[in-house]
Amino acid sequence: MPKKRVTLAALTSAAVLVADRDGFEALTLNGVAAELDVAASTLYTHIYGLDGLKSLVAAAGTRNLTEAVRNSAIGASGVDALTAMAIAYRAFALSHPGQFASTLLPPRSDLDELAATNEALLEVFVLVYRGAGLEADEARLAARALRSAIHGFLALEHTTATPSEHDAEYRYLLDALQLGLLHDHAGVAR
Amino acid sequence: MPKKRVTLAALTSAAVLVADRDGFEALTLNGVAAELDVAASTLYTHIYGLDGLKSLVAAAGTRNLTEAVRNSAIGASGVDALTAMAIAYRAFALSHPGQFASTLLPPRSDLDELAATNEALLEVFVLVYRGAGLEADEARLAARALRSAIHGFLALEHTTATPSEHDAEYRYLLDALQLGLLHDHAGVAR
DNA sequence: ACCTGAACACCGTTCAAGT
DNA sequence: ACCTGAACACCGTTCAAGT
Repeated sequence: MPKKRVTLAALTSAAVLVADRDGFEALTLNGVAAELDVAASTLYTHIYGLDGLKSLVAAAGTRNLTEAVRNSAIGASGVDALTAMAIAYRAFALSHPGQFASTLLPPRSDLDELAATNEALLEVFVLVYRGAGLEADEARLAARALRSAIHGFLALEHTTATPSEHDAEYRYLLDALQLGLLHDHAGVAR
Repeated sequence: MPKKRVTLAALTSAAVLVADRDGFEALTLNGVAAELDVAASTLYTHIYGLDGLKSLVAAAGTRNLTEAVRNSAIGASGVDALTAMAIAYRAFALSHPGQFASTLLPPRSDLDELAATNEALLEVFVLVYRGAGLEADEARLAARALRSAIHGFLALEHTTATPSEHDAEYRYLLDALQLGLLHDHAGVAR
């Protein structure tokens, strides 16, 4: 290798690797630079500092999560699809802790890319609700509600170190939400 | 003041102040030491490094959150109590962002204090569900489900910078959860 | 027992210099 | 255009020294 060449793709995958391996809070410019065998200052040619690196991981992580969730729902619809998506969501969070943690980023300035990827994830849920008969507004509310619940459960699971009865608790939450008022939502008192 | 004296209480309140003012990720030993007008190395006499400082804030934050939630439910029961608690939970998160962020800490070694404060928060929800007629196991499941949903919504709200229709979305989530299968949970298909 | 100051390793960031 | 190395400010942590 006569020359050291850093591509954005290589930078992204190296950053994702470090985040999943060492934890998102341990994601560092020097660490990623070492992974690429490059000086840390080189990264400034491609990204805007540490914040840029974190946003890069957040965008890639959200994209990967979206893909996993979307694929899990192929060939299913309604409650079955939503259950499969919730399970895939959790599996992704458990196997890619760094990428999952990057999802909880505090509000950044470059919300363009990040907001778009987040919207894409939500859209997967919206599509299922729409396919089940909910109109646009309610499908969106249901999608956000389910996403919030899933995310909150996984965030707390990620924090507490007691993975004992979490399967049953996750099922209970999803059942309690009735997967977002999908069926019989007209009969719910509210 | 002839002598500089650092108490654990002063250290805690200074750390909480910095976390809420500058953000939890900006919480720093040097920053807190400066707030106390003390050398940074002094803090090692009282706490175990930066991790200890973060755990301190997390424990204090969870305690404060628990107190706010508990107080909001005084004089109410059932759905009314749970709604008031959910609203108080959100109000605390919005007005004390640093303490709320400390709640999502990754698993630490000193889980004793932190796990106890988390348990105390959950207990408030459990008590309401028990008072509404649910038996111990189900009250605990319902409490965890509601806590997860609330937490997830607030975490996502804290991330996204669009506080437009969040009130309606929060209500929708709580309604969809039916506040944890409190009423008519026997009729839910699952 | 508590606090200090110096020291060290590490980090993010900038920038003149190389190719 | 991309990469480097030195430089700077800042941080967490340790420790001998002071009181």
